[in-house]
Amino acid sequence: MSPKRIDKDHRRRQIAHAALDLFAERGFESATVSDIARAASVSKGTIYLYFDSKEDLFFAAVAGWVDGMVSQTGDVVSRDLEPAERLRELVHAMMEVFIPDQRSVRIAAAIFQIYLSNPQLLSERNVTRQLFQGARKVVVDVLLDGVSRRFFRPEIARDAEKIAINLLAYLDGIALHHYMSRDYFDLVDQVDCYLDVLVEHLRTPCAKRGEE
Amino acid sequence: MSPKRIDKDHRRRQIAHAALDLFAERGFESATVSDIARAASVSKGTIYLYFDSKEDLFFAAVAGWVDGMVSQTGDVVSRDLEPAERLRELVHAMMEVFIPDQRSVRIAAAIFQIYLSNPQLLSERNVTRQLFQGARKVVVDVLLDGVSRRFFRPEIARDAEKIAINLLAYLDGIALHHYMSRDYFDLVDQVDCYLDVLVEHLRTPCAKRGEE
Amino acid sequence: MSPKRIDKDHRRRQIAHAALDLFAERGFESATVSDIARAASVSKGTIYLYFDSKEDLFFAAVAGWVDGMVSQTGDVVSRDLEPAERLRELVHAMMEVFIPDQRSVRIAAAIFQIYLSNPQLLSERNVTRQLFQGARKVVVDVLLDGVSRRFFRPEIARDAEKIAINLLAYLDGIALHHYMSRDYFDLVDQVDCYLDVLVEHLRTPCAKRGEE
Amino acid sequence: MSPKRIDKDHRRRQIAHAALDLFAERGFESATVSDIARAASVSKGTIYLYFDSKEDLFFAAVAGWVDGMVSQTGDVVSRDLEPAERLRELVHAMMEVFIPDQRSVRIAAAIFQIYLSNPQLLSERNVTRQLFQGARKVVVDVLLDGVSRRFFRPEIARDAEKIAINLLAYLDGIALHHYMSRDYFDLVDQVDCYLDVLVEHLRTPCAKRGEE
DNA sequence: CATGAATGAGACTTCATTCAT
DNA sequence: GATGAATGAAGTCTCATTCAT
Repeated sequence: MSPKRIDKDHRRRQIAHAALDLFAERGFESATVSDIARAASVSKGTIYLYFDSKEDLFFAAVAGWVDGMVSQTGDVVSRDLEPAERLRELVHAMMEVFIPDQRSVRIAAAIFQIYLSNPQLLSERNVTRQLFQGARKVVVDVLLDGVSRRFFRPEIARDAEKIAINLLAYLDGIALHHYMSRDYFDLVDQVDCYLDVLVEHLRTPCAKRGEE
Repeated sequence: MSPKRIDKDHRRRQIAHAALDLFAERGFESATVSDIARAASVSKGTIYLYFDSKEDLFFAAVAGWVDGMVSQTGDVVSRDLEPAERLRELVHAMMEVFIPDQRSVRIAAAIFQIYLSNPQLLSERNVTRQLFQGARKVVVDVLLDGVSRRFFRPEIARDAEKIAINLLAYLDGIALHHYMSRDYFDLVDQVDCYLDVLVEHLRTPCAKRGEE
Repeated sequence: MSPKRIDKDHRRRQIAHAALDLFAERGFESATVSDIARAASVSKGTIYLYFDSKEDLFFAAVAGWVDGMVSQTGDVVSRDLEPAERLRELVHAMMEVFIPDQRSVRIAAAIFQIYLSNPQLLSERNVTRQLFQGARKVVVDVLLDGVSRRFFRPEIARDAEKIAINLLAYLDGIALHHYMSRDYFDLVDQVDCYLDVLVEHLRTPCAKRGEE
Repeated sequence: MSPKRIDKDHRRRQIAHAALDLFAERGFESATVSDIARAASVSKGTIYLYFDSKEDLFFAAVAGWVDGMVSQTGDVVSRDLEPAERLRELVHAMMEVFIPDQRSVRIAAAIFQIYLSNPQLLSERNVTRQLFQGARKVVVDVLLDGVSRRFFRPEIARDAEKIAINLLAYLDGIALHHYMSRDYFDLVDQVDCYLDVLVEHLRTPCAKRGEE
């Protein structure tokens, strides 16, 4: 009457979660289904009960990670700080998500890798779009908030999208460089330097000029 | 330096060159030694006469690419322009190297990929260090030149290294984002936006005018 | 004979029936238990409640088919036609059973296939014997009837069994060839040609000769 | 100067030959590539050096077999016998090819099997067509020869193709039945019976004598 | 030096069968 | 009795690497 019943979604997520670890650690090709099965404490066959292919599993794993990232970063901004401070907070929050164990950089690399050998997946299954858009929106919100509260120059409103894209691209870039040359520079210092330059640009310094 | 040696070196480079194309196109794991042999018009066995392993071949290929990049970008800056303009020129030159066919982004991804599955290679055979250092030096030179010619604020001298690192990280980041979301933004627009912010920071702005 | 037993038998037959379709369509090895379960609207586990193994299920399915065939062909002969006509009718009836969708040929192939990889099954579970014997008997009956009604030569009685075997072998052979070279010849034409030759042999034509 | 050079065709044939044995013994699906490799005394990988896939290997093996069959049967007819005797000789020669170890029947079954699970192969790679056509031509030749030498009735010329098809279909059918019910009848007896009927039909019977 | 045939470990995937519920 | 999740053996195929010629 009550046959073995299982929350398939839950199991899917559980396997995908274990898979993500291995994909992050070794990349898409080098992480084997056997390893993933072992890590998830299921048999190889079970994996194919929940996913069509290794590729499918990969994208499920990454999608789960993206969801987590989006929900994690979304919260940080709801503070009552000065806009520039909010921006700093946001970026630091993002860094904290990005840095530990370089997991995120590695996942990004794995994503890159699979797109590299299968370019058509870029259009078919683009998992990063959501992540990019989510993050972009958060940044743009902070910028516009700063403008509307007159802490930032009004022209910023026009360029908010561009600035957000650049900020996010920079963060990925610096994380990547840091991964590659760990010992060469201090990540936080670098990011602060970037933020200094950016905030200087955002602020209404020539407000004074305007007063002249 | 005997002709034999030259020949041998030449052959090594020739194979490495052909290999780079395939690594860039498909990534490290997906590019097969057979394909590379075919592309280089040699037999599979010959490859192992010149390289210890596929990995060895990969690093040789990338090293060749790095050399090319360094020598290419070195020339661009020898102009008599205003420092800000030199910076722009330099960055645009770098972009031109980076954009066509996303080759460089792809190579970067392949490098990343191999480090991912073999992290100890990061310290053993770090090919990017040279590239990063070379590029950094070029940027720092331009910045210091700007300072010494009083176009840039003197404090910049102190931060030149950081600024250079950030600029290069940003360029990689934006190229990567562009690869992933080709249609979403215009690469040149974004880079110009970044440069606008940066140059505004470098220049001796309100301070100067303030003194007037 | 309890209702339980009837139910159980009914369920067995129902599953076997669904299985036959898939075995006919794809052969023994390529038809999967999952597919069969789905087609029979039961769970995979249930199949193993009613059958010991896939093999067991296969033979049950084929046995059901054989039963159907035997009972189908048995009826046709009870007519009051001239013996030669009865033979033609019988053969055409058999063809009609054989032709549609090549189902029977395919089932035969599946049977063949399983015997091929498990030759000992040929003696252990020979499902075709019954079919062959049934069909043979029907043919022999018609032949003997023809002899006793003096339409066929008396010697035919002696060879009736052989002739029947040959007729049935021919029918299988021509169906098989037709399956393989569908477009090359017209099945009915061929069978008629065969029958013409056969009937010519059966009839007492040289009765006239005998008169000489 | 003389790298390991091998007659690729020869090796292909050698592997295909070993494969045929296993396909005949176990059928297409049950014969594994590993088994075939072992039987051919090569490694699994080597097989894929010479064939694109197991399927490809199968068709190569069967094609080789067909070639052998065609060339074998082609010779038998070149005798100076009476046409009816030539026909008997031909059929017996065909039987001899078909009977030993049921190899041919089994191969036929394997062919059937692969077509069953992959019907589109029937049109894409029809290996039997050549065999059928070759055999048909041989039979037709004998028949027409008999007609032109006035041993066979002139009408036979018109039906030669049909008769040939039927004869071949019959042979396959009886071989198949014999495979399934080995002990039930004597193959040669049956075939002789068939030939008796056929020859009686071919010969210029009452007609001739009637004219006398 | 160069070749390319050969290898075999190991990758992904399928599927008959079992068993806790 | 019925379920369907889980298993793991076994399948096909790939590919870096070796070695006789």
